[in-house]
Amino acid sequence: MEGVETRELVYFLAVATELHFTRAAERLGIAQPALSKAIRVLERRLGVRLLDRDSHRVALTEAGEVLLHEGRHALDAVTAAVRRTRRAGQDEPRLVLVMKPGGDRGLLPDILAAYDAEPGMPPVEVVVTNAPDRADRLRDGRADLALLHRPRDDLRGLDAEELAVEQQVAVMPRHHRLASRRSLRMADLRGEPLPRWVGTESEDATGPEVTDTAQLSQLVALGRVVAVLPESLLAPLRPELVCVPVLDATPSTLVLAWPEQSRSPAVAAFVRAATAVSARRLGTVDDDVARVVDA
Amino acid sequence: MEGVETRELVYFLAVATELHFTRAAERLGIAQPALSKAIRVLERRLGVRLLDRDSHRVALTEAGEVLLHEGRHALDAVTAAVRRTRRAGQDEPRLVLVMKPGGDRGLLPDILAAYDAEPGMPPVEVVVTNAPDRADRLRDGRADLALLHRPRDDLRGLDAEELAVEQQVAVMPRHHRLASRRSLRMADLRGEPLPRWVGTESEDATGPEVTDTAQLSQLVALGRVVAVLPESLLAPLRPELVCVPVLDATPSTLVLAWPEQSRSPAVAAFVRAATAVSARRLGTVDDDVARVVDA
DNA sequence: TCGGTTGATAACCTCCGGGAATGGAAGGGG
DNA sequence: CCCCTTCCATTCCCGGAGGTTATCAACCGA
Repeated sequence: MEGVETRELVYFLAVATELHFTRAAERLGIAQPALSKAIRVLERRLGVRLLDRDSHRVALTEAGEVLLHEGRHALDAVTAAVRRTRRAGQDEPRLVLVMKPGGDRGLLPDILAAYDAEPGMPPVEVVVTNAPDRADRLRDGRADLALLHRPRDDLRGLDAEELAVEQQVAVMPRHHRLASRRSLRMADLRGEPLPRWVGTESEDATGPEVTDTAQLSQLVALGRVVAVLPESLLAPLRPELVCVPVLDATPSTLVLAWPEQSRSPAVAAFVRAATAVSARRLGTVDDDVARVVDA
Repeated sequence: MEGVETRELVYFLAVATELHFTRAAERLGIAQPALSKAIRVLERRLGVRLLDRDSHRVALTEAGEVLLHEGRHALDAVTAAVRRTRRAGQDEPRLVLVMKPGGDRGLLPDILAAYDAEPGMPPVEVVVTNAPDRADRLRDGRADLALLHRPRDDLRGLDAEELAVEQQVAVMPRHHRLASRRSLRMADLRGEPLPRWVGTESEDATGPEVTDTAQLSQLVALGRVVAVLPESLLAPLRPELVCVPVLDATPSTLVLAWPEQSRSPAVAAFVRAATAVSARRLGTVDDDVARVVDA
């Protein structure tokens, strides 16, 4: 009656994403008949048809659609449990923190110092990556903490503490027609080519693809795009570029995120350290923003 | 290398909670040697010792502690996936909403009316229960929506929309020494017996256990306890009782919650209906609170 | 020291997951 | 129009994982 095995979920997800039994089977490293049988058993156990399949077409039913999403989450949870258990028991424990380059707004050194001040805490391993799956690394147990940005990153399934809010600025070459403005509104940027960040589907981006800030800096300097982002992301700024605050762009919030239901005292200690540092800095950061906006 | 089956997780959780192989085995309906072998296989696959066991004692290792928590969540996710898939495909779809008696502050009829106005949406089944696992029902797929109360309920793993904030009041018999006060502070209630809600571990509750509001009403009328709770929870109020606002009690927020990652259009429609009704009512509710606090 | 409790081990059985070969329905091209 | 290709389903078979019973070994308390 009850009881769906993770193996069955893996199999189903393979078929549901490929929509093709033979290809899914070879991706799984098994033969196609075994896969067909497994899916049929799964369907009978659930009492639900998951795939509509005739000889030349495989399509998800409504229930299959649901299992595709829910099953992904379930598998994430299982692999997260496995990874965290391995990490907890195997070698010397460490705390893994992921961030993207420049994504700490200069707070990280102080946070690390405050954390290291607490006795008996495992060392922190900082993973710096441009890959867009930083949040997923928390969900599937590869990391314990992440520095993320709201609203860019999807924080579902995560707990987070706000560390800093930063006004967005437009970055452009010194000679750009808007470069001398004190401030801008999004409407002023109509027609400007905006970069498309790979791995994100943005609505109004028309310009070239970019993968990291160094590349973006380069493209801005060449006058190929105008970027709207938190100022600290491009710091230190190339001399030939200028920043102009964009008043009505939704500000970017730096958050420290960790998996929900984390009971790790080390994570708790790090969060405490981070909020303490953030609170200490908050006044000055706000002043900075106010000064820029006033200007 | 990879691959932990849900069956193994179920087995481990049984042992980890019982801390006793024989009892866990019979709870699982299998023989003890099978369970021992399964755990050993699991440990070897993870490369981690989960349980320290000599002939007369079983204890969780640190890694075992982690797997106990993480594994629970993983299994919740799996069973949620199964339940939601079954519900999506089997019979005529319905939307299941859980709440506790009186936990809607009178908003639900209007919300249901607004929801029913949208065409093509599945009917709503309202489950009213005093059981303290309302939030869990969302997590494991037994329900799609829940009316919960912050900060009493644990909203981790859930998305939520705020519907109403309500000031807390102290409820007491008409002849109580504090009954004639216009307002109170928590300090005024020092020494009063506060009820202990079953299923919650409250810190400063010293009075008798209560399971529902009817019982609580009775105990208050008898002068056995003084309750601090949102006023609407006891409405309509017995004539022999009075409410006095408690100014510094953290107010209770009524929220509509649903599972994260829900992609159901029906859930989305219901949330839209609820926020619309809440917004329409918000002004008057705030006025009510203000009037009470002013008094 | 002895009996009772409890987890580990051993020997055996059963059935389920997987492989190889084959069937059969639906297109598509010549 | 026919045939060939494609792709899922069916059949038959095997090995091993998961389960059982019987037994042992260690540790407890009286």
